[in-house]
Amino acid sequence: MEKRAGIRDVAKAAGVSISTVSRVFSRPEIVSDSTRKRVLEIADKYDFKITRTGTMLKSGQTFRAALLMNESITSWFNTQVFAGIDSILHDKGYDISLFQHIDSAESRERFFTNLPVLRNVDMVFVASFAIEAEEAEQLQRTRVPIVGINVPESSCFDSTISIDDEGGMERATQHLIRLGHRNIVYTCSQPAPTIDSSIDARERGFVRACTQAQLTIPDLRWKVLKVPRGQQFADFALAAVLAEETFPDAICCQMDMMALPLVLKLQHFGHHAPRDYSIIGFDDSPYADTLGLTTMHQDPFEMGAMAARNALKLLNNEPLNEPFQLVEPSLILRSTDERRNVAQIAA
Amino acid sequence: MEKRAGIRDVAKAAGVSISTVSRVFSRPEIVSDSTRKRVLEIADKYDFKITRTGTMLKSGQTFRAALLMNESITSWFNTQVFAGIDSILHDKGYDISLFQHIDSAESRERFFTNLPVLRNVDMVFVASFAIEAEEAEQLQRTRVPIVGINVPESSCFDSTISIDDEGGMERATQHLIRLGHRNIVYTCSQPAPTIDSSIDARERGFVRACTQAQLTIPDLRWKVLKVPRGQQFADFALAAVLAEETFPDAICCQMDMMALPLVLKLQHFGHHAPRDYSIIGFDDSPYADTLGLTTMHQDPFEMGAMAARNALKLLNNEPLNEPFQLVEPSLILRSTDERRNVAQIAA
DNA sequence: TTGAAAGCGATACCAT
DNA sequence: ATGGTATCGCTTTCAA
Repeated sequence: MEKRAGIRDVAKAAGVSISTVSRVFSRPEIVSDSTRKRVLEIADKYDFKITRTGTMLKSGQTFRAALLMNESITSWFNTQVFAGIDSILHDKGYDISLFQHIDSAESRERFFTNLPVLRNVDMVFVASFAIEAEEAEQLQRTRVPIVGINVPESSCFDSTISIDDEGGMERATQHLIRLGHRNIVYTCSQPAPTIDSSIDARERGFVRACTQAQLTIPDLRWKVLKVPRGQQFADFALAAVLAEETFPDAICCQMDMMALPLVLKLQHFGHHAPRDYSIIGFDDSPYADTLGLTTMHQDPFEMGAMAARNALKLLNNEPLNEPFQLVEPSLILRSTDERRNVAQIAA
Repeated sequence: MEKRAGIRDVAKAAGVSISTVSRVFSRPEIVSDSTRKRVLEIADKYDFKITRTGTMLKSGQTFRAALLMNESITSWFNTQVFAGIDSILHDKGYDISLFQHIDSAESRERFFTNLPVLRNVDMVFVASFAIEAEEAEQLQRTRVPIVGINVPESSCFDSTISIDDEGGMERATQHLIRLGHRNIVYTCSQPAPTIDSSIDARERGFVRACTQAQLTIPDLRWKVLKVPRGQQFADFALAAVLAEETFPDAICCQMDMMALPLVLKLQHFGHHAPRDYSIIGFDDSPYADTLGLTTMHQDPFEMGAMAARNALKLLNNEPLNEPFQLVEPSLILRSTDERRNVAQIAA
């Protein structure tokens, strides 16, 4: 009773060959009812189940998928992406091999030179960070499908699912302008050493909307407030906004996690949204709803699921309808934005 | 160039045996410098790396850990536990095989009868849900270390790391009572079909503190408000609180995710904390800090890490200092609680 | 319907 | 220091 029973122990006990035991589990329909029943009984008695290891070996597949991410899985976006991928892959027998914090120069270097995923995974997902040409080349040496989620264009992906960060933030900004705001501030954190593509794209969207609008609205004032990354980025943003000579009549936020603390903390300084200013976020992350934050909605869970479905198709050499997809975030109007009347604008 | 190079291709190309190639990767120090260098060069040229599959087969280990959880990984607690376990196991070469939503009767049944983890993982983690005797027995058939995180006592675990939910909530409640509150309401959601041990334990803690205090404070009034589970449990709690004949002077919350929306939404109904009532949460989850919520702090990331360290030791047959650990949550005083003066209490 | 045997990738023992 | 070989658990032809 010491050692766990193996396939041959079961075969012997059931008086059949290991081939038959194998078949009982992999293709039960081609085994006679009586044999199958007997084998299953014995197997159960011995706590025997087919191991995936043998199958992996034989098939050459690992039933593992690598997920590379900037920062930690604990962020809202990353968790959702993970859960979305898992929602598709789990039932197909795949595990997700997680590689977090591919963000510092060292961790990147280490990852891409060691390339621990080489010959160890069946597919690679890259979430939310840009990849450099040389790294892309390294990654392609894995010779498995590589699917990007919220990544900038790059030749190394077989498929990408991205939201239109730039267009989305442009529309968010246009919304504020259309509401009559004329002194808009964009708060964002500095990008990570490894370029987080979303951060840059969103800023570009804001700038584009503003420069464009300025052609017809000359008195439009706008400004980008960039604060250091890290735990306290929201507090830094708060300080930066309060330090402005005239308090803005609208704040456009890189993400909800910045917008939500801002809304709450600005109250303590007498600035109430939407009474005193409008504010819009990006993501529609937890509590945005509770707080009534107007924001651009995106669904990273679904994006992860889409990525996984594409990877699976690529694995089977099936054609992809749309290998490179750009998803549009949608404006969710809630209660932190309000139209300015002419008097206020003039004031 | 079609097929990927295997270990024997590399061996042949380098003019050595496969044993040598294997040694170059597993114990490079016992291979001569010149051979090692040559093999590595060839390996790199062929994009060859040692596969974990072969190693698994040989060693009998799977380098996979199962993580069973109630509900979804996207909840704060579950994500933190996952990240904590991964922080220890990742570098040791383990992947986490996630089994979410072991909560409905059917999904439980399916999981425990199929027992997909049998012979497929090296260790099992159970996060935050109670297990029945029969299920425990099933689980033990895996014959691998089973470590529980926030689980009620049960014979089936080789180790458990739990927070003292009951004691923690008792102290939270005592805090409110000591502050002078005399009309306390406890808001919580109904437990899942699969018993979420924390929910029950916390309620017990509240009830115990109240019944105990009532011995010396006869005019203490308290009540448990139980609302349906699901997405809108916070809204249900809000409605339940507002439906009380006299608005409570203190609210004790099962978790921050209930307390935070409550604090925010009660404002719209003219009830401000701590001016009109005190409120205390449990967890110290995201935004508790931002909102200044007084709460009981726990650290599920660290608990996951502890669980993983214990599992690793068990795997190596090392003794555990403290196999069954009870962690105390700590009271974090912020700004949603306030002492009532005698006048107020009398009113 | 079932069995025998080869082979997948890596390791470790035993030789050399 | 290196090579040959058995072995791990399973799948899959090919035969019976």
